[in-house]
Amino acid sequence: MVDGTRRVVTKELEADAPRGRPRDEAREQAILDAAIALVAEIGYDAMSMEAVASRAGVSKATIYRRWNGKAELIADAIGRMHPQDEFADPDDTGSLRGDLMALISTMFAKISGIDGGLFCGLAVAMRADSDLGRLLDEGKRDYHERIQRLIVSRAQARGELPGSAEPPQLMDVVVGVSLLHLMSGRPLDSEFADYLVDRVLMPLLRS
Amino acid sequence: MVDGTRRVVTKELEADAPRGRPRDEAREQAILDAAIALVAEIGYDAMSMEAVASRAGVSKATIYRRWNGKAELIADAIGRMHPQDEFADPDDTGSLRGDLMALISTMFAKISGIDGGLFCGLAVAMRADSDLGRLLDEGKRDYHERIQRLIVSRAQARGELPGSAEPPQLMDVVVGVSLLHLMSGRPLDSEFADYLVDRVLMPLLRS
Amino acid sequence: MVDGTRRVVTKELEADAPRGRPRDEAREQAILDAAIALVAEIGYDAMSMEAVASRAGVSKATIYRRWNGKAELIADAIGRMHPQDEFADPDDTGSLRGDLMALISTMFAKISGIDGGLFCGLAVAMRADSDLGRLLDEGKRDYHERIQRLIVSRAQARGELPGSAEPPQLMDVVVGVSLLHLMSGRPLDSEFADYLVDRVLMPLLRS
Amino acid sequence: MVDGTRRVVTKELEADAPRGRPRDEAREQAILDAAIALVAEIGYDAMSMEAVASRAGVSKATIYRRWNGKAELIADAIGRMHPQDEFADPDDTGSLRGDLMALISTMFAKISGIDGGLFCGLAVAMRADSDLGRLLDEGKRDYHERIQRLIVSRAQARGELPGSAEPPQLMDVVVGVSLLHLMSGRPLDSEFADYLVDRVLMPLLRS
DNA sequence: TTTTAACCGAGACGGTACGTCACGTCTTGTG
DNA sequence: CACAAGACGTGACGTACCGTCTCGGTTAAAA
Repeated sequence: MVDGTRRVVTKELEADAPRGRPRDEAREQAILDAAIALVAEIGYDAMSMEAVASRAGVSKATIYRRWNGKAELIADAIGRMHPQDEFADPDDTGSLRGDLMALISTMFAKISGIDGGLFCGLAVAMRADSDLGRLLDEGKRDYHERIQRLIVSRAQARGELPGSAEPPQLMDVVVGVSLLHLMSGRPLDSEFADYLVDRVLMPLLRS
Repeated sequence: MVDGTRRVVTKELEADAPRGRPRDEAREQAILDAAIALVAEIGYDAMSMEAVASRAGVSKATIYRRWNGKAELIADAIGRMHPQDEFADPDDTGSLRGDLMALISTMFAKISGIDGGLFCGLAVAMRADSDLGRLLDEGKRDYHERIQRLIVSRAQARGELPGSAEPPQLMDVVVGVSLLHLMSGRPLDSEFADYLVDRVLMPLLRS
Repeated sequence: MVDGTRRVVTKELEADAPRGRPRDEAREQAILDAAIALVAEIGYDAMSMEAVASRAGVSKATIYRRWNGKAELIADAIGRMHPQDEFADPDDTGSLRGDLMALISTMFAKISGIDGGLFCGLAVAMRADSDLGRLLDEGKRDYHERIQRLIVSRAQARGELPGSAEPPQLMDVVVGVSLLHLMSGRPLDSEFADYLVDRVLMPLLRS
Repeated sequence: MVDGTRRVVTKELEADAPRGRPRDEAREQAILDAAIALVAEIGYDAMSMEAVASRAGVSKATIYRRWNGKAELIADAIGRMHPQDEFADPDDTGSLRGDLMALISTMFAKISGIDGGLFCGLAVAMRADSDLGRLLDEGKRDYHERIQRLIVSRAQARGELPGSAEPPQLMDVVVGVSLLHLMSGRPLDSEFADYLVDRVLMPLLRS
């Protein structure tokens, strides 16, 4: 997904000599954009394929030529969705706690954006495309590990952590607990961020 | 939910003098059971109200007399779902690590049962009934805290933990990280259980 | 068809005890009327089921609950169509030729009404419902024979025909030749009526 | 149609200097053959242009370069359809009745071939191309008149008919009545042939 | 020989209608 | 009144075909 390899779900011919009129790649993106926008706005099952087609300025047939159905379209759309700034390295705030808080703020903003419909759409789409979860995961895993190493090594350089620190996957903990928090109807506010940093992340790093 | 208080979503008449034929409470449970079973089997949107009615041996009108729609029915059904043995206290295995592993095994079994359709149904139902998450949460929260205190005090009695230990909500961490793990398409196997206990829970407790 | 026996194509349950909400017969007739009108106006394949539903003030599902598709609906609609005055006996004009001309005028008016779309729809519908032709035929056959006997006996009473006259099915000849005439793009005018009476019908009666 | 004049419906450029690659006439015939075959097999509206293209080994564009649409293609195809032996003179069987029976047998074979789909296609095509009926007619009319004159003169030479016989268009009667017979779901069998000859044609000739 | 313009196969495209299905409501008859 | 059965309006589904278009490639006459 991150590299050039296309998603599996997309119907592809992969003919050696591409005959006939080629598909318009711009339309593909327009459809994906429209799908993401609609799911985020009104939710997965309130979103109709006609609405996607209409917003993308495309005919329904053009959608079904590329994807086999609603769930598959959403699966692909979410799978290919990547805020462009996601993979940037975070700034050095000068302290471990500051770095962690900055990281969590970014994460909260992103998860909050995936509120409601989109998360629900993701859950449904996962049923139809069991590879989705894996693909979603693979794209982020490398980035998450890099961020974690960066923050840890900065803290070690500052003397805040011992050189032997070997913490678990912190990002998994952050995202998992935050998701659960959200599902319980509680807000991703600064109080929760403090709790996460001081009672979970710091102890794990210092263990 | 646990005690006699009915869910809010359920249409209630609460007439002073209940005239006419009274509602058959047995049918109510049959509908809820059928709904849970179907969502678990084929997923939220593949489940039709007709199918629920048919499996419950009930007419559609009888369902709509009690709930306002599909999402609300599922929300209520999931909300009322409680494996009978859930609130039992875990046995003392003789060591902190053993207690944690036993706890996680139980949790994994439960989460694995909520695979696919049911989890997806839950996500969708949450959209329609924002109280669902809170209700789901409240029921478990007390139990989770009691379990955690029990395990910690046993460990303190054994001398495995200092008396001052004041860990965060461990169960939230376990459930959250496990859910994320599952969504990434990875299995809840013993390797993951070891990772969770040795790299996350133990460090948090010992911090 | 003429008596109470219903058409075969209509989906029927014929349950002993009709349970559930009964079908609204008024809707059935409204659908048939709308279908006939639309086929006559714009032709068989320009007619859409949505248009029929809309004009009949009915939903598409209500149509498909009764008929299996477009062709079957049209087949049934045409099969049940019967101008109420069709089976009236013609007046006595005082001469055989006058009677024949009057008969042919009536016939021409009817066939002209079945112009274009309706005839075309009939042809298509016949493919889907091979009983249609037979049903259409049976309803008219008795009437046609009665008319013919009436006109012949009047002529015999006047002395215009010998008592031994035993002509073939004149109406079949009239309708068949007229249809062909119409298909060749020629009009059903008085010249053609004269030709039919003087060169075909009278010779056949006098033979 | 019979002579070299092309059908009107065919798109023609008639450019002064036809530059570029000329059209492949063989493809034209392949398309017409495929169209006729498909209409006869599965009927007008079950026949798709894609199927015609596929069977003719031709692309859709090649069809639309020559005709403006489905109805026009069918109109042209039927208009150009001419069993090669059609315009041959029938053999002398030695008697008027024998000649008529032979003629009717030939006609029945031809009409039976036009069963179902083709007739239905013809009806639909006529709607789109009102000239079709006229063209179909003109081609046959001369031949029909020649046949009739031939059979009558043979009978007169044999003394079976008086020299003054001046019958109406017998072929119209035969075709019209047979078509109606067919539409009523009755077979074109020998019994019907006898009826036609003895009760309709012979009386008309002898009148 | 090169240019040029039309033909050709393939198939993407916007549209429109198809026939199906489920939702949630309403209307019967029965208990 | 509750209840079973099932008709009903609504609206989305996914499919199929129409007639148009845009590619790359071909073919024969014109230059």
